[in-house]
Amino acid sequence: MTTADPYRDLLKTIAESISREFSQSLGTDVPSDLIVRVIEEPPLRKFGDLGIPVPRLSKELGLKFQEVAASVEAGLRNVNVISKVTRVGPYVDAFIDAEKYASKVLESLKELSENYGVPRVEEPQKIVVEYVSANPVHPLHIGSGRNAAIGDFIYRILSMAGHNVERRYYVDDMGLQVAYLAYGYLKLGRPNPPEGMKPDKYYGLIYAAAATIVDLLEAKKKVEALKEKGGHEYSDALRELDSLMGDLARIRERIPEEVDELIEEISKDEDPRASIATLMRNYEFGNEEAQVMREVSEKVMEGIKETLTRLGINMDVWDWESDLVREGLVRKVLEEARKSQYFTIHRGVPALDFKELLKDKDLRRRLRIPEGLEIPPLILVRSDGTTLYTTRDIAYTLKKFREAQAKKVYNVIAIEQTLPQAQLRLALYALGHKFEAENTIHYSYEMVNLVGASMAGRRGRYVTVDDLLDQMKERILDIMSERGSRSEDIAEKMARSAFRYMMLSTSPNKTLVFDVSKALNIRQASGPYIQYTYARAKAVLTKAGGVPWNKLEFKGAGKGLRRELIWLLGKFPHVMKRVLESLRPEDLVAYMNKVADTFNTWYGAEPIAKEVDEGLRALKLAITYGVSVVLANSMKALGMDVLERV
RNA sequence: GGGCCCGUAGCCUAGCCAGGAUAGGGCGCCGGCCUUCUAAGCCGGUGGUCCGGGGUUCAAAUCCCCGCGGGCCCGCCA
Repeated sequence: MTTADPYRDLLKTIAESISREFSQSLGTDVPSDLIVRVIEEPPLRKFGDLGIPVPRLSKELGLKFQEVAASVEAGLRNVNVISKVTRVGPYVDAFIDAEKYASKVLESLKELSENYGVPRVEEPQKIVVEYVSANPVHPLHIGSGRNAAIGDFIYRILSMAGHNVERRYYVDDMGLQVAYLAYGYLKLGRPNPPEGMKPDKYYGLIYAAAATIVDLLEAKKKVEALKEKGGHEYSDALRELDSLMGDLARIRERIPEEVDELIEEISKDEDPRASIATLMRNYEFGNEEAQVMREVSEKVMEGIKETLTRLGINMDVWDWESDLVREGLVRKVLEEARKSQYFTIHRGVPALDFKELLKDKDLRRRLRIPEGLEIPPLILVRSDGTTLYTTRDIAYTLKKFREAQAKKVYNVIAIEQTLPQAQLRLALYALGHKFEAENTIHYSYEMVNLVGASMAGRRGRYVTVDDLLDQMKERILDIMSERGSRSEDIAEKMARSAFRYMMLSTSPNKTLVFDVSKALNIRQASGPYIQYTYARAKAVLTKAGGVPWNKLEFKGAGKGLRRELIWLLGKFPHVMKRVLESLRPEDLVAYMNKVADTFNTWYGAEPIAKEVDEGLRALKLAITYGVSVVLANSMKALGMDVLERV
């Protein structure tokens, strides 16, 4: 009989055997789950393949060390696939019979072939993943790139496991930022991008210019007002002005005419901020002339979509925020809110106050409201009658659940939005949408910063995904040229895979300090390294004409790195299952690296296809095949391109 | 001021939630290996006050307390 998960089965068999031993010799009932939990892998292979720290069990069970050690040892000896059991200090260690275990792993691999390790959920669900959702005011920068890579990974692994996943991008075209862009766009007479420049790049510069000029004019006034007064307030204002001038100068280098014209035009405006607020108000209330916000957003989105396509990311649905308003969904939310017992007038404007709700500790837990996080009332409507982002997000969340008939909604959103996301869940609950409140999951990730500076879209300070992909591609093409195998298409795919690898290799809850020169260093522990290793394994298999499964002999399976590789291959289904549950891409990346490293070392150490012994050759090819399958499936889950040749 | 996250070699990072063996990797740097299956590779060398101080424990990178350093949030922005 073959198994879908050799490693897990091994742990279960061992745990059950030990559990039986406990009840037989000590009359103690020990659940095998508990034993599975304490089984660990020794830091060095020479200690064994698996080990059990006896004190952990004896403490937990309240039994004497010697008794526990003896039972564990006896239990392990009764397992057929274990060849040796030793006692080292507080540990009982077990060695796996590599030949027997290899037969289990390779049989499973043979039967499941390409599907080996792909997790299958028992109850597929309809799930929505909302990701990227970058504001349509500038190109995707590496921060949104991190979001894109993470969101797409979630989509891919959930889909692989059998869930029905819908990908959505929320276009926030009603926000203040689009209003700034539209303001600048109008002042320049609705210009089109110059020949050859992507719209997102061009309008991103206009957005930054407009925002910076507005801030700069205000900073100037402030400096003048403080001139008489002097002191540190004055010098602070001066420094602020200086920094804005620096930013504007940098933007001006890119679009000098536009910047000059904007300075002139915006200076004529008595109150630019009021004009921008008017634009927003008109847009929300359906005034035709404010459609310029939609117009310019659409242009920027063209560029963003192009970048996403380059990254290999496709969305199922593009949701326009303004459509929610047109459809009356936002109004409906406001009506519900007014009827809610949590409705209040906070500083003169409509709001939801969660004070009472938050007293319920159990609710806090169910809605995953971070411990100790203070939640101020959620203001729903500005004093000029326009709504706020989170208000519209309530409507949007309900729409996502309703349209997709979703059981769960993942929002991939930066960690800085923890508070509004918590308010969103509370608001859903307060409005009576308990199911939606409990099943809206904020998948947060940390910021991406640049080596020297912080990123700021408003100031035009960012590294774009496009530029980074271009540079990575250049670097890859250089290497290809050296090797005499230049291919634009493959280079493009390697570049985007390298990008995804980079974004997924560190834990999402760790700040990423981004360094372009490091991102371009394509060696070990990189996307290309994995793709290269995979192609290498495939090349061996192709030359050998596939795996001669009928010739397969297991007797060489215990030697050196072959043993190690079989061990790793056996673990793959277990690793995938864990990654599916935790949604932590970095664990899969680490596993993938380990497999690639071990395979490459082995590849250098002994011949595979050229092995003369027939049975051993078949074994080696089967292992190589296993490596190709686990690397391919890992890459698929991570959204990397699986290339047969590089 | 309050809250959340992070701190492991020159740099990046795993391990921390569920304490257990000599803290795993990678980059960089130095030296070697292309007439054998893809050298984007392999082999060897180099490098650690696990931020600091206490505590709990047979055992602490891991748990607790007090600090220090960095990031983020605490807006009628998103």
